[in-house]
Amino acid sequence: MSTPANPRLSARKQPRQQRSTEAVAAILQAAAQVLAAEGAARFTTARVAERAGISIGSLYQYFPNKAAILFRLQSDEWRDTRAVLTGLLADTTQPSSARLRAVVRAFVVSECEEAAMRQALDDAAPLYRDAPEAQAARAEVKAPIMAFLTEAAPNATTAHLTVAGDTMVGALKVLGKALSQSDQSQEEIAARTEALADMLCAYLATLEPSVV
Amino acid sequence: MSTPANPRLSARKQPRQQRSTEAVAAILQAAAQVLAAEGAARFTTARVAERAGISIGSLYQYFPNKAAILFRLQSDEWRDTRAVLTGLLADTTQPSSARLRAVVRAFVVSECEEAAMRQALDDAAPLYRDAPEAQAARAEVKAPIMAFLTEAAPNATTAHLTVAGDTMVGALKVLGKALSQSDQSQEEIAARTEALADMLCAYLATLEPSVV
DNA sequence: AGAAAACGCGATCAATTGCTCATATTTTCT
DNA sequence: AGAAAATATGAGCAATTGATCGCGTTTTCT
Repeated sequence: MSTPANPRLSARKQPRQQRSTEAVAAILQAAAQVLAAEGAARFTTARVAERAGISIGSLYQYFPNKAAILFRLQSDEWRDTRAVLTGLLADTTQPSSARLRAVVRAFVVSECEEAAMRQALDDAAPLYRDAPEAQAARAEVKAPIMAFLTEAAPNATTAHLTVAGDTMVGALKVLGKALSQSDQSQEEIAARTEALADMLCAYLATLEPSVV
Repeated sequence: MSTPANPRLSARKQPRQQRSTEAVAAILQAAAQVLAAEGAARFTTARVAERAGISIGSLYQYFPNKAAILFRLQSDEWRDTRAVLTGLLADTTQPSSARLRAVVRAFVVSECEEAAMRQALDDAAPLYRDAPEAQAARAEVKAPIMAFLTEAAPNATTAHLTVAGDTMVGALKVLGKALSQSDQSQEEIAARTEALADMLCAYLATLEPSVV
């Protein structure tokens, strides 16, 4: 309801030969570069194709439209994020507060690199946000977080757990954005990162006093 | 750096007669309606002018460009938000936790009404986000929050205070977005609102144990 | 080798959009 | 009333962009 009725985002044709596989890879790499260098507003299929060194026609053979390229980029990011989250949060040899700290640190680090590209990707979100694929992908990222919270605070209400999950995600996003703005020193970044970790740990403790 | 080099956002000409004052008001009202009904991507000056019942030429006599209309809309929102925040947070007859709860409730309520328009306004943010006026306006909204935190937790480090402010804003935004998505019952909204209030209060307590 | 499938190309179209400018109308001021 | 300032109008321009389609080339398969 916020933008053009969701276009299809699934691939138009599967690459079967080596050159086309390379073409798809080149398109994605070029897309990330264009996004980082020019911003979401100047992200055009023509520019992507040019930077990838292929023709526009070829681009449209593997992506049905512009939104599909952006979604693919975001999708890959989410896949990586999910992998990291799962790895850190499911390590039951560590107490939950330590796992939480590790997640905050990892998230801030990854958010600070390629900050321009991530910002542009967020700016372009309206183009694919409402598609069912995107909603499913978001749910998949949240899954390990909710699993962690449920395990760490089995007695909390679902409302508290849901809000805790949303808040964690929101707080991490906000902190990431704030810190990736150029004028922050390394010390400042580190201090704020630990501060957020402190906060989320404290919050976790209130959810389940016995598992601090 | 994320979009077109910041265009000027200040008014092109000040309305001096009554009809032009009315025209500006009509433009702003129409802009809000177009934004809510069509989304950021279909927000065009032509559509705004048509809905306002004036010509495009007249529109451009009072707004230098499209971004200026959007910024004005956002600016007015921020002004209201700031007023509400200041009113609730500065009421020192209440304990800080109660003030915080009141803010969370008020914010969720206001975020739920006109949710579509607010979402679209966020989507359009890249158009004006980098302008100095916008940065100044954002700082003004944060000011009462920081003042409150500083008063409520005078011994906390600045890193903690800054993060707390950012997190409060981020968490409220995220919760607002999550709750304004249609499929939430009144009970669910209320439960989550209180859950976020619980969380922020708990966090505040950790910032300054003595002032719980 | 020869056919069929896969792939590559880029000129080109249709649509949209932000915004200007010459001109006409209304209000204000003297 | 009459001049000057303010305001209103909308046709139209310049630029951009997403996407297509017919045709040429390369790879794969038999």
